[in-house]
Amino acid sequence: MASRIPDIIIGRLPIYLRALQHLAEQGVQTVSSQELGERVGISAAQIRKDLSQFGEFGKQGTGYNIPFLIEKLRAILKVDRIWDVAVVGAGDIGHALARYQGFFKRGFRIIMIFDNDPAKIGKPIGDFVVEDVVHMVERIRLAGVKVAMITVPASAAQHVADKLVEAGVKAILNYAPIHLDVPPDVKVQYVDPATHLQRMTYYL
Amino acid sequence: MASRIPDIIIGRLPIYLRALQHLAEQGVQTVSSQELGERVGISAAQIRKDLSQFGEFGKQGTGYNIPFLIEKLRAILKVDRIWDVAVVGAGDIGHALARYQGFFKRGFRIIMIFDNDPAKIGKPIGDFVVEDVVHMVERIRLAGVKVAMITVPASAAQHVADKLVEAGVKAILNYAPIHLDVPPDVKVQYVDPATHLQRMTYYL
DNA sequence: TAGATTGTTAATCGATTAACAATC
DNA sequence: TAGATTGTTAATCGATTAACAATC
Repeated sequence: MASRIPDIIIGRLPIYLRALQHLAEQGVQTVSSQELGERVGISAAQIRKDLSQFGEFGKQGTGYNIPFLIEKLRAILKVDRIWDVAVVGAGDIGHALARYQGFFKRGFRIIMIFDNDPAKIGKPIGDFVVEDVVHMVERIRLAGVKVAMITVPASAAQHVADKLVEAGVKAILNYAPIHLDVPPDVKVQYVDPATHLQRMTYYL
Repeated sequence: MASRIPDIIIGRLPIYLRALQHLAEQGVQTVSSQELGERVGISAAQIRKDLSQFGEFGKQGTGYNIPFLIEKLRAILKVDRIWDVAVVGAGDIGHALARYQGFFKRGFRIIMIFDNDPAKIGKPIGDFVVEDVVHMVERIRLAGVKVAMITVPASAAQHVADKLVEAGVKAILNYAPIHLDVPPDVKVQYVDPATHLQRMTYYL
């Protein structure tokens, strides 16, 4: 069964999960692959194939029980727990992330935010106080934080990534517009609005 | 040649472009597919294959002339011009986007920002004043804006998207954690930090 | 010329879709 | 039982890689 799951399938699971949680909040109990597919823009066959990699979660004739499938997907994605997250960079984006209320129910909790600007260090953002980045490696390692977000300028991002790796971080959400070079056991996801926009202008 | 280019190739071009512009800023004149590949985490063969869809941009023995390739990619992606962009939602993320200085050199310029909150309407953000969303469709249509970013809560995002489509927008960068249903000629890109993070926790 | 690197072909690999027996 | 929908197989489709002749 779950021998070696392609990354492209893993990438779709959070999308299914998000749609399922949305349905659950509306009190819907059951969904077919057809209905779910229409809601996320993915074919019903693909959804069934993806889910079948991990078990038999549906029932012929009725579809998928939503609370049950949510539970399964949360376990598969390891978000049936809360991950502590560190934010590096207390600019506008770091600010927005630190104040965002939507993480907790999706499995994450920001617990620290760092910057190197003396004008920002010590200032409150959301429920935190901005900490000096010189203490970052020590703080992250001691707290056992495995997940971090980089919101520093591109020129500093690789250096920050190196420090995060040194501190034991294994998953990085990178908002700096630059590719990060990290060891193979460290995952990186990229968010860059200009890159996303440029992907669409081709079709205009 | 450029008959029907797969979307997955179009998606890599902005990554190449970003790395090339970075190299150009450092004064580098030439790059091989090998070197570029190492910088973006993509195989050299793939880069050559991707670029060859659009023309012969390289030179055997030396590689690619960076300014020349930048020019070509900007033309292909249609970012050899400046696209006006509308932001809908003047919360933390809309705020961060409106103040971000990095768009212009990548082909974009935010020119308006909307909200429905009377407490926000009329207030300045960056170089703009927040406008009432009731004037959005008219303003966007008159200005001929084709590109927009949605930073409203999930509950309002589909309604906003419908209005943007009505106003003639063809490319939407959606920060709301929900799938948008739009006509086939409208492109959507999704940015949702929790979804991106959940894509990585599987491997932890 | 010798060395390097492209553009492209063919082979491989992987992902998606269609279809349907199984079964709720 | 009749209708609906899953899980899975086989077929199709598409993307990536390896390799090398062409050529700067």
